[in-house]
Amino acid sequence: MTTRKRKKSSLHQSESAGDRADGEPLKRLIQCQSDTNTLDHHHNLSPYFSMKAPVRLSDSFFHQPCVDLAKAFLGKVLVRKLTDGTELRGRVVETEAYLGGEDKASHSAGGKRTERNTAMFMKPGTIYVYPIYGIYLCMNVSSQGEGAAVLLRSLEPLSGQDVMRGLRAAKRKAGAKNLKDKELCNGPSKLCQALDIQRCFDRRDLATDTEMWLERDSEQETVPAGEVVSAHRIGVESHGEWATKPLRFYLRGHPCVSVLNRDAERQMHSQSSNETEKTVS
DNA sequence: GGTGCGATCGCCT
DNA sequence: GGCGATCGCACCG
Repeated sequence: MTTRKRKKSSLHQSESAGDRADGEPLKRLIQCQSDTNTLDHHHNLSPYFSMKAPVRLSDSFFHQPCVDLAKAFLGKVLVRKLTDGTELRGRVVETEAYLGGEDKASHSAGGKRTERNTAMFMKPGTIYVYPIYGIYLCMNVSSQGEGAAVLLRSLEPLSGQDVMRGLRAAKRKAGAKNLKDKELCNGPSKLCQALDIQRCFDRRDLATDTEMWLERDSEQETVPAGEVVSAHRIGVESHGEWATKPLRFYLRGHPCVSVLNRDAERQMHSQSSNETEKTVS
């Protein structure tokens, strides 16, 4: 047996062993089957109401043009509530905008609507989860604009790191014991693994879902524009001019960003110093 | 630390 | 039948 084949079979074994051990997949299946109606009218009334205004972001937040929404996501907190009640939290530190029809790197390029990308055409705030490279998932959220969506690329883990580590460990040959916190969610498929975001989330509404939602960070209301780096997107090299457009956004200097772009950071720095000079003179 | 390579399969042409 | 909005790992310096 080759190394590759060994790798493949051990992955399958560990998954099926997990299935038998804790029964989670069965629960997931039940959850997925019943999630077509996930609106919980009482949810927004729960715990936050007593102390201060609700921090969960509602429908109106998602009604923004794609680039605006991609930037607005930065600093917000994605919350994933597992079936056992555990809440996993991560601050969004990196996103990409996929603009829809005109954007050749988008799944919805040319206005092409298929079974897979239907969520991109649904109302702003709709979750789009798709499989990539046969073995990974990516999560997007639709925005204003026909077929436009924001890809969530990286999170800073805030709570539930041990659970995240366990979820990531299941997919790795060497387990995840050596993973530092900053390595748990520093990539679009890594965050899906760490937060147990499955395909059944596709087409669900981030504004009303009971198992996943977005919150304002009470400690960090808004991210200053000067802290946001705009750079070209990752993994879209084959799409000509669209590969070079600055549609990826990340928090400058944040250790959880998946891929740094030093050129973009330098440019931003020189621009801001020029502006300072102008202001001074 | 950086780089290069191969896995793996659903989706689309 | 070809490709991909990625990742982990081996290898190198």
